[in-house]
Amino acid sequence: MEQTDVVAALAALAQENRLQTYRLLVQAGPEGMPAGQVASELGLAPNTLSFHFDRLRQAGLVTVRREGRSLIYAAQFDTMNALLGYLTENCCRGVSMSCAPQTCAPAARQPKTLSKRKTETV
Amino acid sequence: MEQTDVVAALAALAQENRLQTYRLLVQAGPEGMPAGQVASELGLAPNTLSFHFDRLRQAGLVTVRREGRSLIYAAQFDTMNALLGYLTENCCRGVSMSCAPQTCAPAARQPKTLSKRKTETV
DNA sequence: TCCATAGTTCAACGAATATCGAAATATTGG
DNA sequence: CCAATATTTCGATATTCGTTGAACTATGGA
Repeated sequence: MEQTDVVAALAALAQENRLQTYRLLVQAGPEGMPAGQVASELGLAPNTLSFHFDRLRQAGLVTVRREGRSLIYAAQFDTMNALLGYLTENCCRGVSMSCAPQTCAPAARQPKTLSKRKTETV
Repeated sequence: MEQTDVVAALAALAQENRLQTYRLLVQAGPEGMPAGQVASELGLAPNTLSFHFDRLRQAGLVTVRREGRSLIYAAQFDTMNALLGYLTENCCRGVSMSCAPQTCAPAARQPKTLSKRKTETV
């Protein structure tokens, strides 16, 4: 994942309504859910939501498909995976600190005697 | 981690210069590095960088301490951990899909015969 | 004390955001 | 074809953002 795409994805999620929207779509699963339902569940004006959907879509975080009159939006899990991958990679991997499953341990080494923390967890 | 804080952290990272800054600090480790060094490595004007540091600090992603004339900025790993935790939680946990270490599997089920997913993994 | 170094604060400005109301578009049912 | 539904597109607007230049503050050395 390019840094540009990472920034785009982060920006897309860095807004309350969009984060909630995305969260809702994640809960809805790969099936997704119609825009109107998202709008009513979050109490957003349809055009406002449309604006946010666009941002999420341009960031590759969601997809759309039409189903009758409704447009069904669904979370694109791959993108979130890639984003998490980038973040954890830059947080731990390739650096002098280990990284638990998704914990990304800081390897907080005090200057004192603690040389054996759970550094070995990985 | 509150949703507000998550949004703040995401917004803080959703900018090229800040993401690079943070990345640099992560590489520098808990020791951190002086503002000036970050500025010269990224080719940013000192006041511009100061602005970005503020954002990162307000989001709890970095800390500062003075050392002589220099202000040493360091990544606050806990916050990134919390952020990753929130994202993975909302991406996988509590939802009908399992989550590999930090992979956050989409549980990509084709519309065909799969009625028994790994839904029980959680 | 005076100066250089290291960063911050301030004011300004163009660009991007988020939201709103109104109008336009696509789809289905009668 | 017409009306209703579902959503998008189009201005307009107030707000926030990122950058810049200039001035200010703090620390250490001569």
